[in-house]
Amino acid sequence: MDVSSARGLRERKKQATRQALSWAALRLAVQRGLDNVLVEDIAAAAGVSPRTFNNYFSSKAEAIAFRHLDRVEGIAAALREQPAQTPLWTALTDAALSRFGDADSVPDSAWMAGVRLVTSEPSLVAEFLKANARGEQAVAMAVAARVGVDPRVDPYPHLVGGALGVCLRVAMAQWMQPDPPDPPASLGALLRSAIEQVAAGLPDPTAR
Amino acid sequence: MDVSSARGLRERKKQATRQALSWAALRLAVQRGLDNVLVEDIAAAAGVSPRTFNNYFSSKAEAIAFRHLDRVEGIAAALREQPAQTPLWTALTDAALSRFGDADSVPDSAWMAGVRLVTSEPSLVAEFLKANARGEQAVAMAVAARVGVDPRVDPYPHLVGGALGVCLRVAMAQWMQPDPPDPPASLGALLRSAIEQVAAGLPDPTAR
DNA sequence: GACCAACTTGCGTGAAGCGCATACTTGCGT
DNA sequence: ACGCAAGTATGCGCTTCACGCAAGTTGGTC
Repeated sequence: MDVSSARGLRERKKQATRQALSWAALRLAVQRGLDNVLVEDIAAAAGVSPRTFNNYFSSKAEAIAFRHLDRVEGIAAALREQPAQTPLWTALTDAALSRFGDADSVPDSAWMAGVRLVTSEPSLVAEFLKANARGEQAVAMAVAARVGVDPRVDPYPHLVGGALGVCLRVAMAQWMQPDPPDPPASLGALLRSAIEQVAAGLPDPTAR
Repeated sequence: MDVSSARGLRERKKQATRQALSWAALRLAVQRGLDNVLVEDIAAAAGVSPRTFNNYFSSKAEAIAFRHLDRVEGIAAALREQPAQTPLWTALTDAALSRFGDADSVPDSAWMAGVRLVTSEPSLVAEFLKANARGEQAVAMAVAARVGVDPRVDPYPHLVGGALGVCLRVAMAQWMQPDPPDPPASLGALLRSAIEQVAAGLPDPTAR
């Protein structure tokens, strides 16, 4: 049997509902603006009762930010699948790009609209950062396993996870800056460059 | 006249109210637990009407997280006061330690109780991260000014600011981990060490 | 000292968040 | 196959929030 994601119908249904709710929340919020969307609407769009919404998420913002959480946790999963002999930072880069780099299933403009929404509404910003932090945590655990270090004792894995989270945030911010260069850079390229700089210790450009 | 913080009685009163509200929010939440504190209570403790509370903060969590924001923005201010010829990462370390390093005006145990509160309640975590991010932004601007780079074009300042934010978060987490070493490390030492590692590019310890 | 802008306050409203009790599904043992 | 126990979904009701609006009040300026 498959251990990966399906331990019974129960679990699968739960995941499906969770996904349906967060997708509905995101879609509606992008369409109408966050505070023209009621929890009631989201629940209706996902085919569950309003009360059930709160069994899954404790706020609209959390539901929307879950989309990001999902992606970002994918980085940690991808990292665990990297060959063990690959250098850490190469593995991290590949893992990150596998989830945030290449042309996605979601059309780029829709994805960007979502990111723009999340970075504009203050309550969404907070939840976005929380999701990002949880992703960093997941990456930290994967790093700890990979380099064989106890994350409760040695902060190294958390620093790496956090650093990656920063790269992601900065790359995304640059990606959708109001005044893009021509041609606009791809998120993947921005992300790769950010990781490279961090892995180089962010040397003062003045001192070069 | 003093340009620093006082541009008229009005402004000073506003700052005082803001501080009073956030301090009251923190104190009450630590004492009773977050959801045993009503906005009404906080407002009363600060001597303003409940309605006024929401003129300053849009939630209890934001009011509490403002304490952290205040400190973290101090780092950026401290950075701007560092001598120009100091190497960037030295200046950053000194600036950070000036606000988070040494024995504080606040007794350590109280400060730690506050941090513990903020990291335990989910809604506070989100607001804490938002505050931290705003601090990173402020640091980024200071870095941009220092190294003479346009932060809208070059992501370097944001990466540095973000990296510092990560150091802070990780150091704080380690500082109040449930299973502290004996003797417990000081926040300053943990922070310094984290910054050193990041400035060294977080090399894989396995490959050493 | 008089005017204007900024700030505070009270009131009212719509919605959120969640505890609790109840009905329904799913998984498992027999 | 059957039925029981655990896990979920739902409905209801209550408290608290967040904020728009329209006075009243205070600080700054000429």
